Amino acid sequence: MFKKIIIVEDFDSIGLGISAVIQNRIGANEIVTSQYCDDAYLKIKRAIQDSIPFDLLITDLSFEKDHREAKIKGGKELVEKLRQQGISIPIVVYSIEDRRVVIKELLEIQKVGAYVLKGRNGLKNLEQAILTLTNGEVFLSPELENSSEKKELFELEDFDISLLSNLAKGFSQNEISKDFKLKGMSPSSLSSIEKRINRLKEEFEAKNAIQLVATAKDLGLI
Amino acid sequence: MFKKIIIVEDFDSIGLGISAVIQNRIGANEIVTSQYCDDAYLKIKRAIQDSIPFDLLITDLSFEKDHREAKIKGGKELVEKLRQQGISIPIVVYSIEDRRVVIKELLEIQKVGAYVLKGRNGLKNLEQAILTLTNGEVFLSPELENSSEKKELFELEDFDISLLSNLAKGFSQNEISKDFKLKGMSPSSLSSIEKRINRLKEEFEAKNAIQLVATAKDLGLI
DNA sequence: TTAAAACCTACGGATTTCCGTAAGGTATTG
DNA sequence: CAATACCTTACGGAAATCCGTAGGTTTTAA
Repeated sequence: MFKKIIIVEDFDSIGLGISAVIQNRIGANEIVTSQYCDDAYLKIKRAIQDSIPFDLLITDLSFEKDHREAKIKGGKELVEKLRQQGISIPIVVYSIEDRRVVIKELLEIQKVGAYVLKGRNGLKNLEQAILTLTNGEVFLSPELENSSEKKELFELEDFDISLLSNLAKGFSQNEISKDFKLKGMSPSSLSSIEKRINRLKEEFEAKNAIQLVATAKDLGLI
Repeated sequence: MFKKIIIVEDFDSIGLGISAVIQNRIGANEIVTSQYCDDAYLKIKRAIQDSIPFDLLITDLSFEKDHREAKIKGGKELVEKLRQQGISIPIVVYSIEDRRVVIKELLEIQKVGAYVLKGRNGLKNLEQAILTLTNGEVFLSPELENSSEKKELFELEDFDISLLSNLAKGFSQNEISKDFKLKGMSPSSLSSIEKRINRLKEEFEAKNAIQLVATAKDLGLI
């Protein structure tokens, strides 16, 4: 049973909802919440140093930017940083992110114990996830379990998202290429940028980059 | 003071968070929650018929689709339907939607009493919104208050909107020109199309047509 | 281990967009 | 009426895109 739990979630409404469920249904006796990944990281490290470590981390993936400058920008980075430091705390990811690539990496490489999709029954699944985790088993949201093959037709990588948002910001393909080169990303050549945009255009049946970005907006991808 | 409140929100985590705040801070003595707009609509109608109407409606805007077929697909439709029926219940919209056009319509046409943006301090703002509403005043999330309304000053003609949506549909400037010529619209020359796009680009500070269409989408113009 | 597939990169030509200039037409105003 | 402003259209060169080809490298699979 998990006694000491830390929750990392930027939206206060969701954080409060999670807290309530944990308190009423799981029976932890110490719940700490944090709206910033940086804070959460420090708290986790500190707790280990003080020999009163957390038993469980529940974290969101995406965090809104605000006035505070953030070193750790999202839940994925937080998890990666913890694992790099050899911290093997059990982790539940609670996010709206449904792309298999992302989820797969978290489960298989970062050894996250549970992946719960936010949604109508997100909290029910979260509760189930924690119980499953108590038995040392891995939990995956039911929405993801069954339809694993259908949706896998086409999934956007972070690269594609980055590409699309750069386009939406008005950068030319050349500028994007140079920017990617600066950041050491791969691929970064103008030709590859073109190719990738082309692939996306085919995928979304867009005649040109304008329509592509427009449909990406419609689908909420960017 | 609002005594009987209905909350419409698809995500259980957020719904629970709202409930908790209402219960602890507002002191309503009857809170009903609903994860579907259709259900909420029926409950509101029924309560009126039974002469025990709700004092306040708190609703999200976007709702995820699931197996249930939904007649009312989102909070905006729900509000519209209620107002059409002459139901003047005070309404708080609690949503992540930050497009001015949408918000403006809800406030000015549908006479929604408060618009609260989900976010880090969403619940704090929600609480404040309800208190403000109690005094009969209108509440708008602080993130929305200050930021520039410059972009809204500029009134777009139907021509511009048509132009923008044609661009978003993937038509080239040449195609648009020919199409306008066919429809007998004026202006229709390629040169004029270019000029107009240029003006729009300046107006919206867009570097190219892609960014232009992207911001038009953001603003909800198309 | 090797062959095939997939991927990144480069290049060139056709097309489209971008941007400045300019001519003609119409409405406004003094 | 003339001067002016504004709008529509046309044109041309520069820049960016679209699209096909092709060579080299990495990954995958037999």
